Amino acid sequence: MTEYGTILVVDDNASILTALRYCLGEMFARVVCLSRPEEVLPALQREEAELILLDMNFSLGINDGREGLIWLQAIRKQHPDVPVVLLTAYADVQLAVRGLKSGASDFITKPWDNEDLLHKLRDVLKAHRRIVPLEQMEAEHIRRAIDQCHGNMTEAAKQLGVTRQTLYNKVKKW
Amino acid sequence: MTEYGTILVVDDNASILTALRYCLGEMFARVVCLSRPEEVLPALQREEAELILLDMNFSLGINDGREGLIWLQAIRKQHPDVPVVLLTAYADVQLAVRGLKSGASDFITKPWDNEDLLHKLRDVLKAHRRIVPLEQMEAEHIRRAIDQCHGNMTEAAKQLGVTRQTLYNKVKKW
DNA sequence: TGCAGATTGTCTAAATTTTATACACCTTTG
DNA sequence: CAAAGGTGTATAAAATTTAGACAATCTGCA
Repeated sequence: MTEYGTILVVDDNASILTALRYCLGEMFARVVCLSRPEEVLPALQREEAELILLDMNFSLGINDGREGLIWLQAIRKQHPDVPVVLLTAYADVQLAVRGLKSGASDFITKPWDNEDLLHKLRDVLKAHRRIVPLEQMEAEHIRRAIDQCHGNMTEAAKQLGVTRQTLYNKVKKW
Repeated sequence: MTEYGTILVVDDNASILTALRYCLGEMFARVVCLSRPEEVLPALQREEAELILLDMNFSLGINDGREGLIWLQAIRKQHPDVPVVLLTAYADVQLAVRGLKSGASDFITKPWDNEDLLHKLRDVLKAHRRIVPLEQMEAEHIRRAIDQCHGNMTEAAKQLGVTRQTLYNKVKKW
């Protein structure tokens, strides 16, 4: 049943951590629960976490989620390769938009549905796991660049930092 | 004052189109207003749009935004390089999350504040305009891959579709 | 503990790609 | 119209990638 390794769960409410530990245990071999967000970065030093589930409000009386955003950014700066899923009770559209634009992989509201939560985490991990071959990544990037230069190859090559000739070479391949 | 070229605005409410045309005129040389989403794809054939501002509800009585998501996906499939900003009165967190995960560049709620709207559109265009040099893009991708393979170079090379030697070469450069 | 299999660094030589530079020919655009 | 800029193509030299190989670790597991 445990398809994945370690997940880091951060929430200041002990009952919620208990509930999540129970639910996530189905999917992850190891569920590391933290009640204080300051512990996340140290924990990431020790643990090979595959995913972080992060609550957004920690200071009592402040529910605007700003704290969660700050921690999210700190985590992503140090560990851009670990997907972070946000989880919050005081959700609003603004916050969700800012969370996702700051690099969260999903945004889930409390109360959550266990099945739904697991399903979404699976989606995140699936999307995150795939490594795109270098050549494909390159091709997509080049297409975008040429498109953005409205087909001007000379300009696109300059922006991409390669010779025009090289750009022709690469484009000719497909 | 007009810093940008053409914006495509899609909303079935004529008064809203008028208001947006007035506001966006400051920033765009050309504001193309469409009242029916079916017109978007044809319009993109003729126009060199830099940005699309898309309402999410068109069928009277249906306000769940699903229609907007479908049009968003259709647009992004045909024109992955034109940023789309969603604009809706019936916003909820779920919808915002789905919109952004489907590739929207931002998600704005009605009623909007003109200054704020222009500011957000500027941000989107700024972020979207920059073409990352091929080498930098490659380096970031390779870092991610190696990280995701937990430092196993042999595996990372295989996933990336290059020789292990090549991977060593590229990594040595930085 | 010890071994089989996987991984790492490093090396060759051949094949391929990139670069700088150049040239004639089109398109814009003032 | 003329200048400026873009295209398509070419050459030779420089750099990179590839396949293949090797001994030296490292790792999982019986």
